[in-house]
Amino acid sequence: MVTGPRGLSIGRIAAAAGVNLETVRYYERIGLMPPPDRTEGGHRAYDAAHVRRLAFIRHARALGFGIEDIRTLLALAAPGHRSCRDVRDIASAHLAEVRTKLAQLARLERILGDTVDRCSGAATPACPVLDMLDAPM
Amino acid sequence: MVTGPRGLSIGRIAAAAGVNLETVRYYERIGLMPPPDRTEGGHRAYDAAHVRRLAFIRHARALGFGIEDIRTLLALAAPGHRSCRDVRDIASAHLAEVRTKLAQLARLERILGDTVDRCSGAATPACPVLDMLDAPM
DNA sequence: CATGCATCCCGTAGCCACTACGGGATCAAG
DNA sequence: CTTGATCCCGTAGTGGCTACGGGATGCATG
Repeated sequence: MVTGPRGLSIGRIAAAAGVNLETVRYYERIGLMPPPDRTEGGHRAYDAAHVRRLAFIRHARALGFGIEDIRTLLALAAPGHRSCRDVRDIASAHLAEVRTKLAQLARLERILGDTVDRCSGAATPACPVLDMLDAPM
Repeated sequence: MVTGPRGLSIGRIAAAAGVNLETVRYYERIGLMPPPDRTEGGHRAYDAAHVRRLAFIRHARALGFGIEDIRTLLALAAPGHRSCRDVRDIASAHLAEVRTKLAQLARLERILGDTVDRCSGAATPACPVLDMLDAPM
């Protein structure tokens, strides 16, 4: 099994995963990405496993999982440790948080939307938005 | 017009507005709250205007406005400068952001909810959540 | 008046997940 | 061999607070 070319640069895997180059370095610093090999000159040289791991992280972040959750998910995703039950526990806890935020944001949108609708847009002092901010809620 | 008692302590106005004491100090540090009078011993002594201003800020934060927006809103709420048009511009810009976040969060909830539903909860290696995180999205 | 305890003082550092900066080294193409 | 893109590293900044700690004050008792 030949490894092929010497490995991908940090810029390449960052672009491949759709994340910032500095984010990859950050993930390495916090131990989320394992340190890759280096070229003679000290540049990082990644392999396919790194690319997969970074994609996993990126997907999990896109779903709103926090770094610590992702750390756990990565451990649970390792061969031999896969347990759907544990994964589901993390995912449903996160889902519950998402639903809470969603409800809060929807409430906020409703109040804000209603108030802005009542705004005349005139250059007058009277303003429903300011009235609401002044009044107790 | 007598000012009455010497003024409220930071702890009292914080409790009155439902914010942390340290948050009030923070607002003063960043220039959102004006520095109040002090007692001989150096403790802050607030008046009714401070209380109203803090309540305004608290309401605006509850609606998700950022600090800089609130700074502007406070200026626009000052007597003589009240302009419903300017206020509405800020509020509707914020509303647009809220709606964007709401849509993103709703999408996230849908994907996450669907995937978790397909989870058996069994102690098996096969897991829809991990499958999704591994696969390109 | 003394005591004790709650409250407040201030500066600093930490939280999350990045992002930005800057001066120098390295890489790869021509 | 030159050039221009990329990468190196450490550090600091973002938003909006929150926490900490050691000392000073305020106020209500005894």
